[in-house]
Amino acid sequence: MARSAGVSYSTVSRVVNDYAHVNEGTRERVQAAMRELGYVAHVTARALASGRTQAIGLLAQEIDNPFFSVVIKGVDQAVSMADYDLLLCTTHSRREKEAEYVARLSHGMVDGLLIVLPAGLPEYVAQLRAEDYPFVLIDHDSDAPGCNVVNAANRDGTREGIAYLIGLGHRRIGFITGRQDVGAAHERFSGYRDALAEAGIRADESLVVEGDFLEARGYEAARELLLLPHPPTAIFASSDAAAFGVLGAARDAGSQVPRDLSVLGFDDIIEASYPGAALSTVRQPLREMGRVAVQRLMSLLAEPTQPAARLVMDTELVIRQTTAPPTGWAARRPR
Amino acid sequence: MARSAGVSYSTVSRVVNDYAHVNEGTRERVQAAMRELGYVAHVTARALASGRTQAIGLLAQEIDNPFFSVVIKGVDQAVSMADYDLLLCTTHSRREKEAEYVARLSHGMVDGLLIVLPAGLPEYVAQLRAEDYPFVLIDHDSDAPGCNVVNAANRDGTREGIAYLIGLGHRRIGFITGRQDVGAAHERFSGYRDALAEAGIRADESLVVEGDFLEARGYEAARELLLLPHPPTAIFASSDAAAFGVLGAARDAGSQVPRDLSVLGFDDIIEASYPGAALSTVRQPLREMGRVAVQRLMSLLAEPTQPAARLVMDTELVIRQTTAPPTGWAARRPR
DNA sequence: CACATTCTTGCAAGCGCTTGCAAGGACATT
DNA sequence: AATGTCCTTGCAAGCGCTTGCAAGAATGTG
Repeated sequence: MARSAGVSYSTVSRVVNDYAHVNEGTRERVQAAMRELGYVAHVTARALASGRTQAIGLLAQEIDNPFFSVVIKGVDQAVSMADYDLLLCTTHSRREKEAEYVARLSHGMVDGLLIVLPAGLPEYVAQLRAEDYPFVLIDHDSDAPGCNVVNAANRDGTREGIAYLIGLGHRRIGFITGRQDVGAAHERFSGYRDALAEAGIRADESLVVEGDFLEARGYEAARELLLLPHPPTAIFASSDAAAFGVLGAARDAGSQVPRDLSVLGFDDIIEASYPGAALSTVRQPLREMGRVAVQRLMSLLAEPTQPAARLVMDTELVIRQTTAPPTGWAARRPR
Repeated sequence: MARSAGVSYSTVSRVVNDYAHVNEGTRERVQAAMRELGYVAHVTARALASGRTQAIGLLAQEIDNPFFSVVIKGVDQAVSMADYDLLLCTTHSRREKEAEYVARLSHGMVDGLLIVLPAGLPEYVAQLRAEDYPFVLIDHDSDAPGCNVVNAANRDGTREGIAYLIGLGHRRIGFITGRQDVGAAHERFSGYRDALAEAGIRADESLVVEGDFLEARGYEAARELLLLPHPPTAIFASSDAAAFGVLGAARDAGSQVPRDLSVLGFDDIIEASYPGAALSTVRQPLREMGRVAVQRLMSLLAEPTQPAARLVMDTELVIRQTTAPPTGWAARRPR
């Protein structure tokens, strides 16, 4: 190798790794030789010897879903800032793949792990914790004792959104849930109940319809709600995608949004801000969540045994053009 | 390790790697022990010893840009099908990062490389080729002798698009170019000239405005065109994003699309299909390009010295609602 | 039954780099 | 001038796995 600089292998290694206690002259000689020979350290060998790969793994279900892609974007940025590489693994929603990847990745492939919306957590969390392997969960809303978690304030955000609708004058507010196996879905529902309770509105079970975060189901659910004998004046969908489904159902049912029906989503995916949609929604800071998760992971990498923390990021109510006071409200309201 | 099965390390390795010449009984014993002990091979060590990492690297400029993200999606799918891992590196458009990543990745980090829209190719291509390192370029439209390339039929696709506009009756067709440092931009421009020439229409230089694929510049360019003494009746933008800029400029200038102005884009990003936009465009099969590139890479992995090939994927003209015959055309045309 | 073949399996030499240890040299201190 | 310190640098032992080689076991052949 670069022992054409007339030094031993160890010294080259020390130069490459920027060790102290290397003579300035030697260092320069080695660097010159490296440049000349175009020497590039063998990443794998280095990883094996040092035990560190300088890479972190990101485990997600999909890459193109607008939810994941924004989180990934944030992660990517932060990882590259920190001078790490990113190994991206997608499970394509195949639950069993998750534990498999975790095992592989945590065994010398990457130094730490970021898991977005874990689906098979119980299968491997004990192992990871026992080894003090650094990992951070993103958007995990179930209980996971001793895990570092980053998520949005699903409950508070939803509560704020519903409270806003109530403030506009709505009393019958439909709720389309998210996928039941996702913790965030439950949190959002709790936020809905909380807001109703705080306003002293009796919860009407017929106004709650199960959804799955997707547009198609959102459409169906909205149809059901709109066909009710006493339909809601506003509908909250647990995701923007579902909210788009609601918008479609409203259009097809001939109700004008927001005149006849207010629609509020959750997420603030990029499409929500397009002029054609202008969806009012509860913004979840996905990119920041990715970034923060990386920061947390970096901190764990430096100090693996620190106590676990749960980071809850504030949401933001984004009011666009799909929400308004219910018809007749202004008239009815004394002022 | 799993020598609790009473066999040597080599045998374990042979079982893990599915070698022939392992006694069935031994194999089962080892597998049982592995399961029991939860043995997971150390990826890095294995890579160092075998020289193969079972991972491929994907180098792109960004991840969230709709162009890249779709390609990445295709790559991701194909890679996971092939049972490889994906190491994703983003240069964030910092040109010098590219060669750096290539060097690192090709030195033991991954078995092969996919480079989307290479920007600093000359800096490392010689090295890669000298080492017979397997790599495939995606959307590289300049000449790169001896390189495996996958891209869209930028020239033919554009020609077809322009020919379609001509067929509608347009004679003055504006053209907004892409970024000049991207080969595809030149190809698309050539397609434009070809189509005009074939139809016997004299090229009018004032109808060609430089753009950069982005929406903002598309808006500006369209303004320029619309302010011309004899403005075009149709504008082709070298990307959908730019086409959206054109749409905006048309709106602000009070011209109705497609009545007063036809707009044709290139790419068919997801936004183009949204009802609010309904942009006519030349579809580039980005996902398929990603997939095909992986297949090609896998083939190179198996046989690194095979002759290089250039795969040109057909585009498809997608007609939505931003293109129509120019006003007065039907009247003027005898029928 | 002796010998040739084919299976199985262990041995040990790496893969290319990191790093603890110790030795040699330079410099400072008394 | 002798001794103590601190700098530098090389040595060599790994990191955990793969794999060519060869030996021993099992099976086949005449």
